[in-house]
Amino acid sequence: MSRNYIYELSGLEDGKRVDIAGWVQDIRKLKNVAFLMVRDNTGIIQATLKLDNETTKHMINELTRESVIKLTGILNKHSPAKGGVEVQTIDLSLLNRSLTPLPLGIADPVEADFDTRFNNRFLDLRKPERLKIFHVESELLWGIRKFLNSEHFVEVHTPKIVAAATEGGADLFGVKYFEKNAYLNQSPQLYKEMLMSAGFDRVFEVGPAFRAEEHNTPRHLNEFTSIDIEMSFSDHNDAMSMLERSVKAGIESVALSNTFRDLDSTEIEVPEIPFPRISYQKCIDYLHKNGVEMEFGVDFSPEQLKIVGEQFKSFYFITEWPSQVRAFYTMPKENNNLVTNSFDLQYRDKEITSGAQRIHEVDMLEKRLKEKGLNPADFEFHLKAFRYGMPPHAGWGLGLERLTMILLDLQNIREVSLFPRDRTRIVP
RNA sequence: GCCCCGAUAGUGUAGUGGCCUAUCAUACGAGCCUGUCGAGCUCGUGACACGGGUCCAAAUCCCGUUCGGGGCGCCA
Repeated sequence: MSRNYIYELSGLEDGKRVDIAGWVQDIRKLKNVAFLMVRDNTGIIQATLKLDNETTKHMINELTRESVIKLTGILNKHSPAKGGVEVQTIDLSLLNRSLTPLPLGIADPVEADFDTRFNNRFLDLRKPERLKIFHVESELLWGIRKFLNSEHFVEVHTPKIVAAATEGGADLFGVKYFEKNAYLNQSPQLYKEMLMSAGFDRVFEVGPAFRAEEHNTPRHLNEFTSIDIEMSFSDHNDAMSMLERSVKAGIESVALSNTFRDLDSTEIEVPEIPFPRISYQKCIDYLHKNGVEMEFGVDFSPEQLKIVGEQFKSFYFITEWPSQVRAFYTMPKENNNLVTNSFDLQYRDKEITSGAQRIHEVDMLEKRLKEKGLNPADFEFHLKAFRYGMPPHAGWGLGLERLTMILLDLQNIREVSLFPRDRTRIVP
């Protein structure tokens, strides 16, 4: 089926014969002429249709909004239509008729509720502003992938079905695995580290992470996409540098892309690097200075994070987190065991990435496991990799949805998930 | 898991005990209009989440259920 994409029509010459295909977003029927607003994934254009015979009249009466059509016509670049470009229809064929009324309107001025939108997500996604979100996300990821590739990272795929509670902390979803009980992995952390022992030097993975947490917030999903890296012979500073350059590369890729075509393009601001660093302790000091209570050794509340974030206009790192709030594998700071060589990447009050230098000495790792109330025996498959030559290493995990959300200034993470999995939704 | 709030046509809403035979917009259907562009105009179809209770009378008050929203907590 040869066809012209709608966004390219304005670049073609007047009077040219064109074939377009897409959805009929709106139909305006007058006595002798009808106007169809035809949309494909690149844009929308008006097609005119002379109602000068019974066949055409009948066809127009049969047409419904959101039906799929194909039409051949002559490009008119001197049209009184908005944008000055329209197509004079010569031949119209209905490829698939839509039922009426629609469960949610595409062209209607009334916006549907969240629940209605996600119950009819395939329709909701037909709106150009929704489609745009996923184009941006794709472009962002391509930018990061290309950058990591240029830094000699190998893209890997680790198992999502795992045997044991991997890290403590987050709850896992259980699955039946033949005669055994298994779980959906909450992060590729342990596998990435084993690959450091395996000599991969630098790996990254883009994949789903599952968290069986009963949270109900605009910034959590129970299944989200995590971009994870791990790098050998590196510390937390190397990892932070790699992170800020990855984020910049991703955003640059969005800014330079032609993703938007003729859709409304958003102002994408490429951030300056290096991002500012502020230690956990300095954040507490800042809160105290502003009359807000906060004790050492706990995570920030959303309210506290909002205050901390006021100091920065975009991305910044919070470093040196206390070991109480970090995972067992996080490397303690030399000369100060209360804090760790760890960091979070924040955007104002939102956490996007968590990372750290990892412990590479097995004795220390076992000690930390016990301190966290975990049983080293459960981690034997993992600890083994540390006994035969594990290089020092560091890494991070970045929430793709969260980064996209920030870039587009969206208020709910579900907007950035095609089919979000939250506390109650598993369909569609 | 805790607290707060909500559920009315396909969609989004108004309606705080009788004036509800339920408002408005949009969608949908029929028609009018020689070019619309948030088209316009006329007519029409279409709804009180479910179960129980209070009351002469319930969309409206009470209880429960289901579903949803917001905030918090939980959360490498």
